[in-house]
Parts: sequence; structure tokens; C-alpha cells
Amino acid sequence: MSDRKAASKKRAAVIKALAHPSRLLIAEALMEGEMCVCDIKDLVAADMSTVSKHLSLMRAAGVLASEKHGLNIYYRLACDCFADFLGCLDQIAPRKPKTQSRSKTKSCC
Amino acid sequence: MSDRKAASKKRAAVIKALAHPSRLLIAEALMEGEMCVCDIKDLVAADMSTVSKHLSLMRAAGVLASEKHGLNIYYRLACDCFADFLGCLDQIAPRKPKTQSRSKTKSCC
DNA sequence: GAACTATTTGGCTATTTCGCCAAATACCCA
DNA sequence: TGGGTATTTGGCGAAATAGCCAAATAGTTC
Repeated sequence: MSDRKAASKKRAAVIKALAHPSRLLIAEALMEGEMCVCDIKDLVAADMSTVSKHLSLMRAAGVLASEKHGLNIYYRLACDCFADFLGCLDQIAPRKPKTQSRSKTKSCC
Repeated sequence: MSDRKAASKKRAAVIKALAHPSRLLIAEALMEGEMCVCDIKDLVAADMSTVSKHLSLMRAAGVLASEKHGLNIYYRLACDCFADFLGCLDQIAPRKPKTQSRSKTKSCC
């Protein structure tokens, strides 16, 4: 695979790491601060192994970092810049559907 | 599906719309200005129908808008905020792998 | 209106992703 | 060392996605 294509795929992988409802939820929660896997499991309400795989994927993409404290493993965002990332997302798809002040026509930016 | 879950899925869909090498390439190109489908087809070097489906998906997610001028249909970004979005991406996964000034260890933010 | 061009849609197969279960691993503490 | 807790990994079936071809559509020009 060409360098250019590999880079393109890597970049897409980073986005893919957030392109799933559960993973997006995790990323949003981690903006508040780090969490251990068991808490994240409660947050997304899925099987432990499913959550673990989501976290592994996100870490592999460079989106998350993890660290062990005592018995638990804590995950946190690897990058501060997600505020920008998610801010843009909010303009296109608001977090709370009912709170949308304007009409149904998507009025972005 | 609950409102909350639907919103979450919609938000993920927006990100998904960029989570593919070809679609990311298209979005990056459109930051320079609008393009017609045939030019985009040359850009991503794929079958016309494949490109069209990518574009439809991105428009459905609210990422792109389209307009007809003469014979051609022109697509453009529906939102200015992608600069932030992609700026964050650049911090995690640089556009050009070789130009990476630091060592291989990912030093984000 | 017929031929032509640009784009979209339908249908199909191949590939990838998802999420559960069960098993494995890692690590702490008695 | 051995039991216990937290997390990861392997495997599998189900669902979603990708990309090609062929056919349909829309709109233009003659």
C-alpha cells in the first residue's frame, strides 16, 4: 500500500474510532475526566468484553490512553482537541434533539 | 428507539460519514471549494456509482450540500467547522506520514 | 420528441464490524 | 502460593458496509 493511502487509512481509523454510538458516548464522558473500565461498562450498558474491545480500538487509533491505578485500569482522552471535534459535531447534529430551537430544516453554521 | 439513542446514532452517523478514506479525501478537497461529481470521481478514482453513494451518504448525514449548475451537480461542505474537526485529526494522525517531525512515539497535544 | 450526458438507484457478493460467550491473562492480597 | 478481581482475547454468527455492474432517472441539446 502506498504511503499516501496508508496515511489516509490511518486518518480514517481515527475518525472511525469515534464513529459508533457507544464509542462516541465514551469519548464524551471522558472529556469530564478519566474513568475506569468498570464505570465505562455501566455507562454504555454492554457486555464487559464488548466495552473492552471498543476501548482497545480507540487506544489503537491513538484516541485514548490508559493507565493502571491499583486494581483498575483508567482510560482518558489522549488529546485535548476533542472539544473542537465535538463542537463541530454539535453544529450538525445537536446533542439533545428536543432542545433544537430552530425548525426541522438543518441550519448548520 | 428512544430519543436519546436516536440522537446518539445520528451523531455517530455524522462522524461515520467521514470515517472512510475516500469520504475523508472528498471532505478535505471540498474545503478548497465546491466540486462537481465527475471531478470528485477523478479525485477518488473509483466507480461513478460508488462515488455517488458516498456522496449521498454524506449528504444524508448533513455533512454535504449539493446544487445543480447546468449539466453538473456540485457538492460542497454544509458546514465551515470542518477546519476544527480536521485540525484535531491532524494532531493525532498527520496528513503526511514522512513529514512527522517528532519521533515515532505519538506525541499528541 | 429523440439522442445524449451526468448522476442516482437496485441488486448482488465480498468484506468488515458488532456483540455475545467462554476462556485466558494479569495482577493484587492473604 | 493460591484464590479472587479486573480486564483482555479468541471465536463465532448476525448485521452493516463497500464496491462493482446494469438499469433507471433527470435534465439538455439538437
